[in-house]
Amino acid sequence: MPERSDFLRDIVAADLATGKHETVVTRFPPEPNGYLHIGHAKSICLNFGIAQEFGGRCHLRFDDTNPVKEEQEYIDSIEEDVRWLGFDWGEHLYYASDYFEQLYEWAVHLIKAGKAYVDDLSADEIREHRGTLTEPGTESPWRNRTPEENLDLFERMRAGEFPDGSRVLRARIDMSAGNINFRDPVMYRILHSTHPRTADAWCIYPSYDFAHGQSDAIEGITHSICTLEFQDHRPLYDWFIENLPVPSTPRQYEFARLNLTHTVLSKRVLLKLVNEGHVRGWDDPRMPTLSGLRRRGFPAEGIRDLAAMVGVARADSVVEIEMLEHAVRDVLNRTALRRFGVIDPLKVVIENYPEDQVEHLEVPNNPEDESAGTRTVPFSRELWIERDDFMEEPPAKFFRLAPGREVRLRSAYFITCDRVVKDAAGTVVELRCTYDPATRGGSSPDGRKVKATLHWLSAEHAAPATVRLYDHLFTSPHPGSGGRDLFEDLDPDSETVCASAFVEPSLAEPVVGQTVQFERLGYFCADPDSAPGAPVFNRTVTLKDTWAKLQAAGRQGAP
RNA sequence: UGGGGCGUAGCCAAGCGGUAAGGCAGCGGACUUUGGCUCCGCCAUCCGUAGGUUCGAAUCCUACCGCCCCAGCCA
Repeated sequence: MPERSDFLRDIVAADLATGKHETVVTRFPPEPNGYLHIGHAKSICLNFGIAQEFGGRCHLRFDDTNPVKEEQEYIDSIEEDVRWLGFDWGEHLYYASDYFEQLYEWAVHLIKAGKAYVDDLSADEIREHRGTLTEPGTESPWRNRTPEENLDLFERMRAGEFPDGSRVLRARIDMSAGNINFRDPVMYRILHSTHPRTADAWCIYPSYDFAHGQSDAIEGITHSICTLEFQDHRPLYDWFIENLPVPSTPRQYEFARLNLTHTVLSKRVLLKLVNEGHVRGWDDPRMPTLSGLRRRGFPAEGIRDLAAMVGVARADSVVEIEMLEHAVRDVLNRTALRRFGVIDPLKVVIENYPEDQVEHLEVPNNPEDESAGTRTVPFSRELWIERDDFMEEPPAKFFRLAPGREVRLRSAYFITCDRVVKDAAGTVVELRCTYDPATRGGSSPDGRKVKATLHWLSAEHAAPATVRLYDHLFTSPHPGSGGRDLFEDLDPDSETVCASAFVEPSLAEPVVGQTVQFERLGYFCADPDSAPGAPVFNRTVTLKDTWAKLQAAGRQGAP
């Protein structure tokens, strides 16, 4: 049974209830011409989700009808990403190219019925004959060839007798139709190009319109779900189904694709970002690709949750990126282990702590999940704390460390700042503090309170680390809006590398791909660039930060 | 001026003639050994606009306005 309701699930439920279909069969049909992104995730969750909820099945079908743009690398990555997202197509892995022979026979069928013809016009001439949005097209001089001649020509197209672009096979429908897709759409074009699957077996390839619906029919797809821009193609989809002896009659339904603020979900643009070196690759942690999000540390569950949250409808929409961040934090808060990491270190010396003493203090791994247990973190006389956690002249709402102030070091001791050490330039380089031995573990026997709890690291034991801080790839919520070039909106500071960070000893050799919480900072994922003794972490997302918000508001409100 | 869609809060989105769900964001508060989490409260007299039908309209009708998609031998 469906967990939620939307217009598509309503349709499926009704079709099942009336007996129109015994079982629901959907499909996710990517073209292997790029990596999957979070927009595809919405479609994957929809298609696989509906099949799951109604006890049907969902096929993975590669829509590989254009060898010029398609590559095996993309096929492999797509399979990996769909699996990672948490879905399984079982035995149902298909390729449109599996159906090339059948599609060819159906093309012949239409030629024999006088419903398709070989056109000798050039691409430019075809465009000129197509007319415009408000003016009807004009018929090609080759439109009335006999079936015999068309058959001969089509066979010779297949045999490789003609160069690319010299001829096409077109459906013979209506050059004056308001729907431009009916103005004799191209069914086959000549492409002497090696296909990742069929190699050089073919030099003519079916168009999307001639392949998609029939592929659905062959596989017994009941509900062929696609995005809004294909609405105009539906009558053509139906026309081929009605005019061909196909084994089933699938129906097409459209929904609004996912858009997110501060990002772009267009394979064309993503490919350009990669090719022009604006990012380091398809899996750059700033990319909205599934491989990028994975490398960044986003859990698959969070992405599925987002899909559920935004729902499915037919109105164009742009979802605020904050909703994704919420979904991700929600999952990570429950599941991520807590660790200490200091990104911008400031030295603290505890003057009344014995020179060579080391204590191993017990710290909870996840206060949200007691079963996660505890770990031990070394504590000593010299520590690192976060530079942002100290201010020499604290404003009213700042309640972290300041001269004369007492704060708690998480799971350790209360410390009080006695003295500030500066260098010649006046920069604070060290804090001299004292600790209260009675507060071991982080609470005072006399019940006295502190207003802040800081994370910390024993300087002697801390492991050096590189931390990469990420921000949205685009500064504008709507990149390219107002007539700007998209690329002008790229944030040059979307990645900040902090090479002098420290992490606790347990993270010196982290599990690559695992996302942990650096307490009070955010979630961080160990990157494959990590080397033994030189861990690299990607900031997945910050924790919500009330203090940062107050500061930002203060800056804005200042006179 | 052709064809196809869509307009409910800052952003998503329920609602299907009986008097506006939920989530995100925001605001206020409680709690707190993460300024996190959690919890509580606030946040559309109104559903693109204008008419009409009805005892009753976001839901039905009419007109208008706005936005999106289509003129690849891409998908």
